[in-house]
Amino acid sequence: MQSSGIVKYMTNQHYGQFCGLARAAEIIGQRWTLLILRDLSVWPRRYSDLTTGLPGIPTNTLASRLKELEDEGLVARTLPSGADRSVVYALTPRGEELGPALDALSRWGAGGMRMPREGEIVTTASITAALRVAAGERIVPQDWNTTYSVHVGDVEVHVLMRDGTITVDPGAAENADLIITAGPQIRDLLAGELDAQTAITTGAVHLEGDESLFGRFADTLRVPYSPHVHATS
Amino acid sequence: MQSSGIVKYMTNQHYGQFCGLARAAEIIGQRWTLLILRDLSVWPRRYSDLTTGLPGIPTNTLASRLKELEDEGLVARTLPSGADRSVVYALTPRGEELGPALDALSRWGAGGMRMPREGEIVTTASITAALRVAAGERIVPQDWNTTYSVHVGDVEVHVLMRDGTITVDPGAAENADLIITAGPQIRDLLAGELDAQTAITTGAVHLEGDESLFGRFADTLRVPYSPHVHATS
DNA sequence: CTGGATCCTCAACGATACTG
DNA sequence: CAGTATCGTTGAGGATCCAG
Repeated sequence: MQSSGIVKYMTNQHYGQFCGLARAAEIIGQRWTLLILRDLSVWPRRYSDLTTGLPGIPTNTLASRLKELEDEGLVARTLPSGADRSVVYALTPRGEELGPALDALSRWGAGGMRMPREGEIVTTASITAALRVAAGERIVPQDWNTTYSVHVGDVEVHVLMRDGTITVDPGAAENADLIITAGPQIRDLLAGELDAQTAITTGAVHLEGDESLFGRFADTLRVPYSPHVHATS
Repeated sequence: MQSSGIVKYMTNQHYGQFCGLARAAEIIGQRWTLLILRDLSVWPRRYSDLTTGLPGIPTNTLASRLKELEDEGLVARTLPSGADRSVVYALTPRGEELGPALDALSRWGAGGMRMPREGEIVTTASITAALRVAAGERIVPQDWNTTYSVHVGDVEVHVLMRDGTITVDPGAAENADLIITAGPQIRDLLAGELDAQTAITTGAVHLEGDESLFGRFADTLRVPYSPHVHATS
């Protein structure tokens, strides 16, 4: 069958199976692709934002991946327009549809993750994505009107509870009701392996502001980690 | 080897981020790993089963992946025992927990898949996995007691509706009520883009047995493909 | 400064042969 | 059957360079 070069595919490798998972693997199995998609899922980014948000990615690899993702229809390139002439990359609807799969992978990966390995860092996109997964589609009481500022390392994101919904976005909050400063142990809190009281008393988190608001933060932002075992018999 | 000696890399490459998705990507981003896990999720397999079920995989790659997956705790190796001295690989509970993520990726990949590319084949594991995803956790009426035999190419799987649940397994069925023979268009049927009547009249499927049972097959085995668009504003 | 392209090196992957 | 061994190929990593 490999009679040398009838079809020479450009960069992607194929598995030769007519299978949804195989097709997905051909795209997201490329090195760095999942993390690029995660960064773009948080908010649209420029090329240089991606290089700084993905420390260690070679510039040629990033360029290749963006081109491939554009060809696959997952990412759209917004050409320079008007005053700001920066190229902006954003997910297309087809790219957004990967959301549930990325969330499921995040949950699974977080389930096997306790302490950071040496040299591992937290990025704005990673903590934003993690908190969004933890918030899920959860509904909260309508009268909760709270702004949290969350600091992990030198990264800052904010969590808003408004009109019954939760939103998580990168960057500083205006007039936070409670500032939460934590280290990697925030993962244990989200995983439900560390309760709010213990987190405070052990110093895993440091609070500044209305500390009574921490309980609902810890109770609401939870990774819904359900083992989901296939019944085989 | 690495005389620079800052960090030791065994085989896996790391992204250097304390992030669930990054951890997941380090494992399932390896070439062939997702398909190996899919095959094992269908049922435990021997080494040679995997080589035949994954046409094109280099034997050394398969050996490496199995070793890595064993080290990561996703796959367990059952050593030769008693009469049958074959090594059997199976998913561990931790490996099974990847199920929802694999399903989500399958759905997404299937959503962008219409016709097979040249040379793409259907394997027993791929069609079994696809039908299981299509069945989901769906409940059917208790009084449905039906056995389907599904043929796609030279692959045969069977679908049982019993006691309100649906099970899909590889291989031949005993006393099938309906034998369904189809080509790749079965994907359109599962995706809901081809209704039962049209599938029959256009010859996309060929039925043998109680044809009245085909309607419930087409209605029940559906890929629950929900776009799930993130509200960004 | 942004947004890449180019060049080189080496580890990972792929194909085939071979072995306990 | 269940893998190693060997060797060629390819893609990723890293540094630098270049055009707008």
